[in-house]
Amino acid sequence: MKENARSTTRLRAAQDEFVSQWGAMGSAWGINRTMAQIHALLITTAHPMSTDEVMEELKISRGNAHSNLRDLVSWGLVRSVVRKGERKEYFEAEKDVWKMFCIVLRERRRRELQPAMEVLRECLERTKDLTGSDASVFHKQIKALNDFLELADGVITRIANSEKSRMIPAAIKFLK
Amino acid sequence: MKENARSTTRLRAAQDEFVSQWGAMGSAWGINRTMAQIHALLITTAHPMSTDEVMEELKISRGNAHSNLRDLVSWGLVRSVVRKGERKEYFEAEKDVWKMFCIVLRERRRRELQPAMEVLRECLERTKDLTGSDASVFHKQIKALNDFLELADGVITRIANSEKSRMIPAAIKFLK
DNA sequence: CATAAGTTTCAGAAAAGACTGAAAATACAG
DNA sequence: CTGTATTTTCAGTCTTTTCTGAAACTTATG
Repeated sequence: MKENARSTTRLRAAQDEFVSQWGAMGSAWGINRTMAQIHALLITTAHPMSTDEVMEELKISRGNAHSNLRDLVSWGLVRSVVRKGERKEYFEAEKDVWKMFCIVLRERRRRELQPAMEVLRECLERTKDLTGSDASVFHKQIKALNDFLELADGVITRIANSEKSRMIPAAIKFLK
Repeated sequence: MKENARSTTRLRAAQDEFVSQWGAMGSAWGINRTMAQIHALLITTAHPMSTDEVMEELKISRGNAHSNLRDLVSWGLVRSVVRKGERKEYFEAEKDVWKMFCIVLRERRRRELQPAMEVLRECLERTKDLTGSDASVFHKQIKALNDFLELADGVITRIANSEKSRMIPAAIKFLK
């Protein structure tokens, strides 16, 4: 039993470290710390967790746990499951790293890339018939950004809808 | 003259719109609003601008303009130029969209991906000889994340160091 | 030097963002 | 229905980030 107990402690410590560091990382990515921590917790825990377990584990309030869990669900990174015979909701994360990656790609495309492209299109439209060298510089630059983002958008969309079994080998080949 | 004046006004309006929307976008990307706005301003302005011009254009304080310009320079997205015979420093942005993209890719890799990978390596190390099913789930998941990020890191590095003339056609081909 | 032009720093103010906790709403079981 | 378990909301508070403005510093010029 002593061996097992030590193991459990060491595992806890490693997971705590992971959760906390991953949370800190979240900030750098424009993702809120708690959301990243909950995600880290869920992808590395063997069983689905209830809101109360998450609150307990991360020492956060119910409201905080609740709203970040909802956000994770709305991203599609976490789904809620109900154990039969129980009223409580449990949450489990998508654990497949490739799927996680595709979800994040699709969501960021939708939330960030698309609005940016919308802005560019509008600016293009508003300046397309202006004359003068300043206008030309502006228009050319916006056009270049727009063309690039359209290409990038296509590539991202393609990747985000690919099978892992096709893209991973392609990536490996690309590196050779 | 009337036609020209109207043109100038319309250009200003479009640029203001672009600067302001691009700034808002910055937030979504974890980049501070002012930094994104200054960047937007500089990539769409024909001539290099002084700190005072930036302050005036965006209605921000000297300290704010100064520190965000410095940050842009440290990212490599903006460089300072000195007109001969003048003491004032002027700033001009890298305008080539592919180069901008590569700079951002390299910087984000260095600032965000590398630290994340460091965390994963440490967690792997700390749990590699633990037994038990919880430990195994944890270790497997961290390993999967680590393998994926190593691959992604390789791909990103490769792309960020490629010539535009090679990658753009490759991207176009990928879409067909 | 002394002065002026320009840059940098930084303490405190303001704004934005995240969190709490408790009350309200909802869902279910008997 | 009634009571209980659970989820949701949100006003107020706390934290973090960003911004201001003025003083300190640096560098060029006569």
